[in-house]
Amino acid sequence: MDDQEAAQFTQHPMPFVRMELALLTVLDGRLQVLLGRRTGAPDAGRWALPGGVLRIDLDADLDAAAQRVANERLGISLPVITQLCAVGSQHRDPRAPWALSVVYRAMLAAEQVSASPGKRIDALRWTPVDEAMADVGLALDHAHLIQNAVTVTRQEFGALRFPVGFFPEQFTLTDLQLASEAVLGRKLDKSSFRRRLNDAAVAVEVAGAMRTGAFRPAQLYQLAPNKND
Amino acid sequence: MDDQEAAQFTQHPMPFVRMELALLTVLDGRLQVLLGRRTGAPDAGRWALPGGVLRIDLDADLDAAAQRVANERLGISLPVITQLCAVGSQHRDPRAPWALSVVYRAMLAAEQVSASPGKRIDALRWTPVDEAMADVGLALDHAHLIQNAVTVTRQEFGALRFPVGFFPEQFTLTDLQLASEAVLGRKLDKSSFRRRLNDAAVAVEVAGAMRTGAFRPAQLYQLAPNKND
DNA sequence: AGTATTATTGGCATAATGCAACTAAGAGGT
DNA sequence: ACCTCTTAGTTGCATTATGCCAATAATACT
Repeated sequence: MDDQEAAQFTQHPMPFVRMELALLTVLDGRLQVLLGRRTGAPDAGRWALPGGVLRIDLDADLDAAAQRVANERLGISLPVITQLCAVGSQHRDPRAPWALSVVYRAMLAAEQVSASPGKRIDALRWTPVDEAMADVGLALDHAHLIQNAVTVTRQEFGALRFPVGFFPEQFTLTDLQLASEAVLGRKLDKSSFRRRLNDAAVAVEVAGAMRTGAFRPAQLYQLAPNKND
Repeated sequence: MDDQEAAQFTQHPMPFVRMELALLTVLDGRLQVLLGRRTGAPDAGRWALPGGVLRIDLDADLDAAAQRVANERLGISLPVITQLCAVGSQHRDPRAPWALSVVYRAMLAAEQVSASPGKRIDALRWTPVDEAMADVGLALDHAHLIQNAVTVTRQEFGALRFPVGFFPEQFTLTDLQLASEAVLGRKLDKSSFRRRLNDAAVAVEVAGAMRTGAFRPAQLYQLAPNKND
């Protein structure tokens, strides 16, 4: 082993490493982000993305760390998580001289999050992303992180790459369109949207399964596998 | 301050944090990545992305850390760097039980890198990305990181978002097209390419400036500002 | 002047998309 | 039985973007 690098490792202090979660959903026809109110420092009492400390004794890798944090703080496990970015600097967090956060992003159905908050969070709420991004009261640089998460999510929906786990097992094409409109923040053309879905083969019919209601029944679909690569 | 969190910070060990650089260029009509041969552990003698340890006493933030590593290892400063991802897990690096790398990506002109390697690297070479991605001899998971960097770079060039600092101050539209073809790995249609450039207004004419040569002179352009947002 | 080569533009077929209307199918009222 | 309301799903057409191919323009060299 290289003595000089070995010395570097032992000599140089390492940053305080945390995981943050940008969890998005569609609620009331709008794209919303999950915020928790912090009970401890820093920024006690302020709203922030849920997060937790990286535990190298518990987490096999970064993905696992994000899952553990989701479990501990929110009591859920996320079907699909995507790493968004890492942010780190001096003075980022008063608990340490240098703090690094790895941010993960996921979409999920709003019902999956129970109202009961977990450790070190005394309240949870869904907040429309446009309000959250404009909120200067958010802890740290979380408004920027949300902005980033929203941009990526819009690109995904715009390219018809729908996150597994957000939609129920079976859904109608109108469901897909309404969710896309909520995420993108604008109306979409029905016929064009369906043509693109068809060309990209993102959804497959469930033969015979229909959603019935007050009016004409709608064909149910499920997401085609392996279309997100 | 929250006692429990304070305890967490002091009690729990933090990972070994490194910065890695995926530096890309176009050379011989191909997209190539800069690899250095390691002199120290781990994987001494193997080719890898240049990198270095995060120094919380020297680096104000992650971007600055990437710049410092570029300076120390390669003697260059990068006009534009983009964070690519973070990777981290147990057993990633034999020097520490848990290692985290934040990977940055930049494009630059091949000439900017001198042949003289810096600390802890005894050789530097540009390698075509397709060879690098297929090279099982690369250290750690660097082949995957290169794959990731190439994908993102292709998306950028495909969307006519050209990295500042890679092209010289003035260039011809043919330069742009040849570079794009090298990055994307396929031929582009001249007329269509120029129409798209024009519609997106990515380049502006330098009035009267022409590149002369053996044949018809070519109009020189420079990148329009603020088109990459 | 003629030739070779690259730069730049234009025409047209094809594909993708937006817009608007149309048909289809159920529930419920008369 | 028929009409109406509403949502589901399709079709036709204009507009736009793109790929393909060729025409024209400009220079150096013979």
